[in-house]
Amino acid sequence: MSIPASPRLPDAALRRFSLYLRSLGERAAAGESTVSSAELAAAAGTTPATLRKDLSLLGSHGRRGVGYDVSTLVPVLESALGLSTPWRLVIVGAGHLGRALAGYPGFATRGFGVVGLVDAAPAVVGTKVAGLKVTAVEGLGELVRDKAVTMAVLTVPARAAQDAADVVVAAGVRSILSFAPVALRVPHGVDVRRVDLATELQLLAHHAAAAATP
Amino acid sequence: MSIPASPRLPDAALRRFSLYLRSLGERAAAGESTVSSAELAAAAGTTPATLRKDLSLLGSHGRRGVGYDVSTLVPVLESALGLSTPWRLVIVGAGHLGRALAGYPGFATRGFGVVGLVDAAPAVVGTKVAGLKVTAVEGLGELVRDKAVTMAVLTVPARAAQDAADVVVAAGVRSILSFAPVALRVPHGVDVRRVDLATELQLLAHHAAAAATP
DNA sequence: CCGTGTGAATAAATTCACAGCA
DNA sequence: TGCTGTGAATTTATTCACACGG
Repeated sequence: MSIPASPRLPDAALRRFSLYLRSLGERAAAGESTVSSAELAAAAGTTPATLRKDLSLLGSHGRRGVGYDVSTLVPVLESALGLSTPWRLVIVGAGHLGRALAGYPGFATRGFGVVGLVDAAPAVVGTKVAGLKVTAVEGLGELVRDKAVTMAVLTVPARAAQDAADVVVAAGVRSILSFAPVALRVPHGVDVRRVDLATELQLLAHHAAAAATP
Repeated sequence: MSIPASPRLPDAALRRFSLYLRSLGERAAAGESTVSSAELAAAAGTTPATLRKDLSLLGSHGRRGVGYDVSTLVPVLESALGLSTPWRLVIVGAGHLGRALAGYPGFATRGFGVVGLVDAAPAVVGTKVAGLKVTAVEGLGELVRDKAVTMAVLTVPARAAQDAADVVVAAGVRSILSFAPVALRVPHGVDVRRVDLATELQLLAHHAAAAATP
């Protein structure tokens, strides 16, 4: 089998796919042609059983007694992660974080091109960051249309996040990655993913505190 | 009951605690004294049932027929998140992302103070970023000791992440937040949390692609 | 034989429904 | 009467163990 149909892939598995894919890229560059579940699992910090279960969600792509073929597996994972087509994203909020992400190599090397940087502050509009001219919020709709933007990254303060979300949704964007520590209200069909850096630190703090008082 | 003992709190619940806490802060500032599970759940983008289940993990802190007392709940959540004591963190990697995080207000306002910024490149060492002088990697151990560093944030390239982790672990840090898209090998007792920005985009890509082909 | 593929078992998280207290 | 607290049920994810094919 090799038709993925449209099964529900668990988010946890998709997260691991991303790591598998990265490790496979390194192996391909090193000239390795096959890899076993134990090797790939070790590279991804998982168990062989979990890895095999993950990959079996996409069909049978390994060879028993041998392992997985690197060049076969890569496109399967890319397809599962929706990377068959390139994605163009706009960053809303040209503060420190927004500027850093505009030049973040990890985006471009994985198929996500930053094609626009938007900010509300007149003082920032027009300046150049990472080769991109900062656009005013008013020009967002035009930008989305002209550059065929498919994703938005919100790096605005919490109080401005809902407004920013409303604007990008109105412009036709249906996938949003938000760094604001608030829940966003969006219409059905719009996918919001939240990354809260302070929350991650708080999780570490909790674990550290729990470990200290057993 | 109000003794949290040391129950295993699910990570998913802890993530929501962070949002509850933020919303409670706004309500406290607005002078509200009580809040119902429905109100707080709406602000956090979850359901009342989930919220009540979450809070019940910490004991019974609400009043039936009334709701939760804002000023009572805040310290309970802070304690659960390990925020009773301040945390001092060092950022390893003074690239764009590291510099952005050094000045990120979301850290300081939630009790995480950045006390050091470290980089391996001699050209960067000694320069000032967000009021902090960049330290050489060799000075990390001293920095951790002098400033009582309790957490490290890794914003180095993937190929340098394992080395960076080894260095901070050797310096005595036991909580690490890594932005590198690789699994880190650390000794038992060290807690690593990984935030992979490209992975989050890939999850969005997957959902968008899956929604397009039903 | 070796290593994958997968059903079954286990564990975990979410949701439900209603008892119980102010 | 209103809203919390929580056991039970459901759904979801992980782990195990072993059959199966190259």
